Amino acid sequence: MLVTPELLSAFPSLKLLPAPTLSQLAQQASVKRFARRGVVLNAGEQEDAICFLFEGRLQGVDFTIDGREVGLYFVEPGDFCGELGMFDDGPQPEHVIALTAALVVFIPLPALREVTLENPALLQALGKRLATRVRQMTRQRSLLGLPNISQRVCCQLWFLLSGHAEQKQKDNGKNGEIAIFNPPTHMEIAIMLSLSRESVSRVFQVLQTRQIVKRDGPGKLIILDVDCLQELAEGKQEL
Amino acid sequence: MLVTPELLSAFPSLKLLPAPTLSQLAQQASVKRFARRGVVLNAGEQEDAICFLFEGRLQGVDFTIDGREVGLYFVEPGDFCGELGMFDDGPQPEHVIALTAALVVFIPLPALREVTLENPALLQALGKRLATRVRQMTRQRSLLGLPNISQRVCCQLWFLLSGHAEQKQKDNGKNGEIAIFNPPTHMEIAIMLSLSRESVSRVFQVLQTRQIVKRDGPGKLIILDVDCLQELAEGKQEL
DNA sequence: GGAAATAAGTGATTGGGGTCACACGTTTGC
DNA sequence: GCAAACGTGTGACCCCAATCACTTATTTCC
Repeated sequence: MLVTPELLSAFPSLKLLPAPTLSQLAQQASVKRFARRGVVLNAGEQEDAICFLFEGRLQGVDFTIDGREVGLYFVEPGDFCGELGMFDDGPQPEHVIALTAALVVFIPLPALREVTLENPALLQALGKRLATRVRQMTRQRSLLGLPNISQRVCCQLWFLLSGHAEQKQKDNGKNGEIAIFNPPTHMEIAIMLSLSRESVSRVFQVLQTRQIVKRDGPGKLIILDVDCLQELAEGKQEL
Repeated sequence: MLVTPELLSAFPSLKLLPAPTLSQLAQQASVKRFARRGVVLNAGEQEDAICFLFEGRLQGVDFTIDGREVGLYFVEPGDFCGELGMFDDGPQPEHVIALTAALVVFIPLPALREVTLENPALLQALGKRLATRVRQMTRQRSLLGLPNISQRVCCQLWFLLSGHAEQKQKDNGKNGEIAIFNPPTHMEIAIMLSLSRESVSRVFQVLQTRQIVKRDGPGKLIILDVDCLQELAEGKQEL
């Protein structure tokens, strides 16, 4: 499949590049389709491209030494992953897999490196992305220190909510409803928080009977009582 | 206290800058002394300088919402911290405190930003540092997913060992001894791994009676059986 | 130099959450 | 369209690690 400069300019971090540069990049870029559970980037390998996600949803996952899967972060359309290789030549630290069928644009690292020489703004943008990631990881890390299980789960929900502020707002304007779209499954939440699936399920049970959250089909989790969720996340209230 | 360009050139990441630039930076930099437990950087605040550590030892720490301290990483002499502000204008995500009395050089962010315009290599160096940090955090994160406590502790020791490869090598050449210098206290390890101090203490007890590690005063932990430690860390052997 | 703070070792107790074993509904994919 | 896979709900059991409550070094600092 052919990559057009227009396609590339759909990505916020690339939009700031001049048109000729985009054309040049487009020529070297390639598009790849992934099925659900397809492996986009392999941990431990020195990947040679940055992946820009056009369609679908990706997740960075790690595997513990004993083989259990640990979810790390999500990649939404317009976002990218595999940017670590731009700064050092180390291997990709984690796997990136497709949670749904996905369309990914691969831009080779050497091409991008060349571009950054004349467009330091791009380097700055990539750095900013890394900085954001460090912040996210720090937050996520502090989550794991929480001694209380329900608080961990509520905190995670809270993060998911603030992480997708745009979506929330969009829907908020429609009918005043605050929701998490495509929420992780209980299993996914469990591995993100180093818990068992059952524990997550039990917490959700309480949250639902207490009318704090409500499932609306598989792709939508409505937050009925945002304030309460926040207080639970902050430990001001016990479940 | 006055900052000389020579002082700045003691830092690997600044050494690559031309002498006039160093002089310019030196004029705007300041030196500050911290007592043990002194706060070098505050979480949540938009710090306006990068801290280069000249002497002593710092630690990045976070506090869980319930007030417990969580150790994140260490800063050794020659290294720096607070570099996140160079890429975005967000707040410092974690506190940085002095583990021992420390001497820190503060270089204001605006001054550094100016320098990066003419020396993209510096930006690249900062980015590389961020990338390294993401890798570290990913590793540390995967640690927390381990279901077995002893494995967690052994894995952490293993990381500490590979993280200070230079020191290890140096001493290795002297008398074939492999050791961790200035090892974290049991309490510090506990908070890094979300464990209780007592559990860490008990694991250490077993490691010592099994002649796998050995304390040599407060500032040195000798690893007697590196292979065994590695196998324990990788879960190939149970404690 | 001596008091206070910090670090570390250890047993007893206990309860939270992992594990196992199911049931049940809902997608997914031949 | 139907089987297989997946996501979820729930009870019973039970073990591991947190907690508590001490003691004993070892440092730190007036």
